[in-house]
Amino acid sequence: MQVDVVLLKTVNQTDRLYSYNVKESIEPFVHIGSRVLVPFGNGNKVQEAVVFQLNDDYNPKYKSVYALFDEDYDLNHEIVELIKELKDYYLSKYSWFLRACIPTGAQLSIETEYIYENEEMKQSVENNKVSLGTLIDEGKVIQKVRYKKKNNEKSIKYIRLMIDENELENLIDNTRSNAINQKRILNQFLASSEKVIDSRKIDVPSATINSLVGKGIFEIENRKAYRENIHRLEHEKNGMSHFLTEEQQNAFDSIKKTIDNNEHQSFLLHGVTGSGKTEIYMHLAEEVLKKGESVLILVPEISLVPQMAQRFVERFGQLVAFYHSKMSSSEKMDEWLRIKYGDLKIIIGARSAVFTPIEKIGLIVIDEEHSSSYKSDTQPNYNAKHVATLRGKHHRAPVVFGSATPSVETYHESFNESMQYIYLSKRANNQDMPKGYLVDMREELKDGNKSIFSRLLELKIQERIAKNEQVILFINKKGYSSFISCRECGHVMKCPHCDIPLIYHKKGHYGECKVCGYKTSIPKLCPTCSSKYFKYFGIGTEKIEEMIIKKFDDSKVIRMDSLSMSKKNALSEAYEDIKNNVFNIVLGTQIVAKGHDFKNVTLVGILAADINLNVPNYNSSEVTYQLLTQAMGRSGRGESKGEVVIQTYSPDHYSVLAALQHDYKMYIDYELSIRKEMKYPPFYKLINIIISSPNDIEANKYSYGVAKELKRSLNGTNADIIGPGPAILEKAKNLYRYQIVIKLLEVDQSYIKGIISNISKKIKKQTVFISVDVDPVSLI
DNA sequence: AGCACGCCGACT
DNA sequence: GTCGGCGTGCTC
Repeated sequence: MQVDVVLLKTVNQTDRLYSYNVKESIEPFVHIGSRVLVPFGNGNKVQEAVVFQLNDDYNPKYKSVYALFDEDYDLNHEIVELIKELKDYYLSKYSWFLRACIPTGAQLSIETEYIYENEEMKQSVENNKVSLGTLIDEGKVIQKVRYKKKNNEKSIKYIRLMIDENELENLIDNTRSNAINQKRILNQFLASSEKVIDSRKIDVPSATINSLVGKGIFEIENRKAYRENIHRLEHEKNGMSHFLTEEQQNAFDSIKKTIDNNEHQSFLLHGVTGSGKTEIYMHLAEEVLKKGESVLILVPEISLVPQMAQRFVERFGQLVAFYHSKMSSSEKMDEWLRIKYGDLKIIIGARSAVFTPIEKIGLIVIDEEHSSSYKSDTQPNYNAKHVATLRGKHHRAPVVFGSATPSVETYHESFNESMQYIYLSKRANNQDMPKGYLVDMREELKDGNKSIFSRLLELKIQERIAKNEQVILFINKKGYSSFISCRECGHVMKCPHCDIPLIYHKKGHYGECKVCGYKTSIPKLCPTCSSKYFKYFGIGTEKIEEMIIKKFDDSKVIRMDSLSMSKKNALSEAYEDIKNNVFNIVLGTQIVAKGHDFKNVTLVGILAADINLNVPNYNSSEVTYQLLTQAMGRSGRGESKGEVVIQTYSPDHYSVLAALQHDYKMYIDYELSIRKEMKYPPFYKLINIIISSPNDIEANKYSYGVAKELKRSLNGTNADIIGPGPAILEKAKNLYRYQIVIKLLEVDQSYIKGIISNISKKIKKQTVFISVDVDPVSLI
């Protein structure tokens, strides 16, 4: 037999299939998805690989598979096919996807040691006089390979009694009376009817056990065990199921039909904030579990995993798996195995969970589907919504896209058969949508109010504090970041690697680059003009917190941003405190806008609605509309009706107006018309190409070369090629960046992708890098 | 990425 | 004549 494998660690040129012969002895155990070790390259260095194809040939020219690895961590046929498809679609590498599919803990660390006959021989290899490969072939150098998984499974020691009960009684009688420990353990076996006892339930020294093992009375067995998942233990099952409203019931019925019929169908579940989408997911999950199948639920970010999981654990108990990239590698490895073997049937996770080895999927849910975080911004650049749809097709399972503010792409797709549209117009508790007020901040300034709070917002905050109700103040971190600059000469402190302003951190008094993480202390005097008026400028979350405390008596403020919430448990503690009314003002970034259900919040204030509108990206209006709507949805989820105050400098923008009036239709119709006119998604597909180099001139030269060749090859297609030009982020991590954006029609995509991949392969210069992002959500 | 091969200039 | 520097091409 022969196999074609893909190496787990590759570079562009080696990211392809390689054929190996398979020795007869291991043939029966080799299948598609098997993990193998193969000799590779001149020194026959042992490499980790995965089997992608099988055939019956034998070719004496090929090398043989060196070893077969632990089948617990094999991939299956579905995942291998998925990787092939995704590699082609995203113009990416097999190995990027392979490593996304195999938990890191189960990947190997391989050590290769070469033993030379003598020191001279080693010297001559190092000086290139003889080739290492030749010496190995001649048997003059011995290659020693050691490999193991990066993490091991937890194993528990069990002690097995090897004699029967009569023998045991005799043995106890004949044991010396001063051998107390031996008597104790033997009596423990006598008292128990079990032949095998968990070593943790025994309290005699291991020496005692060992001596009895030596006499053949005991045998030791190591059994694999799973680590306790600390997240899972926090919640208890209460089994409560809620009744569905009529709207919810109708939605449930339509989706259930496809579950019953084993059909793949996508659904856009468009429900206003508070319409009870999660309740529908849980009712559907129940149907899937009845069929003995699993449910995959994706949420846009890690902080939302525990929340979603809590509701499912309360309903379904210990069937729920957690999966996201911040879990430890051993936790992920255990969870991965339990998912693979079907011990856990409800998988709740962030983007990366879409690759977990679920054997039978009965339903996939993409919650808050509009979120841009479903698209990975690092390699491999996949979109989890796309991957989920492929898996749903394979398993013939419905895929539900839930959102209060559906993305333009998903909404547009619902014009086709492939995406069924379901609308939930009412909040589950029948509460009205919050009433919105728009404040034009330009008018405030004209009237002499320089504060970041408009007079209306200030008044309404006072009211809530008096009534003991809660307020959420939503700010956009990007707009309020503090620069460090000189008031006299205007010098701004920038990152030396990325050429963007450093952000000031009050705690610790340092400047940080948001792109590369560069940190530096801040000089007392301006480095250009030595002025002492060299200070941070702008308003950070911390600053606003101070202003609130100063302005509002009796305010108890909690600040929620990625910095203050980065500590473990900080987020869940904050939720508890907010629910228990410890605070009356919640000041936060995006974190507060998403999915939370605080019943006592009756006012949401959006300090500056237009920040995202100024971001030079094709979807900035969409992002603004979504953020505003999500933030507004936090208001009035309890008994009393909620209110919202939106402060803005662009009171006429359609995103702001539509959000204020809860009018998705108005927003989406306008957005679609603009997208069509501008040749943007969903009407055109985008491919973003970044050419970068530490040498500005080289990066520039190559970008023109690539663009020229693209224009020549794509002449006659409908594709538009924009650029090259300096990327919006001109310099990052010491690389100068140039950008080419291609707008193309879906029908042309495979042809055009072929051309791009050929062109990018032609760049062989070591110092010029090309990165290709298919379906980018951001062109920045 | 490594590693080997090969072509060319510098040096005993 | 040979040592070593780096450019090129291949890895089943």
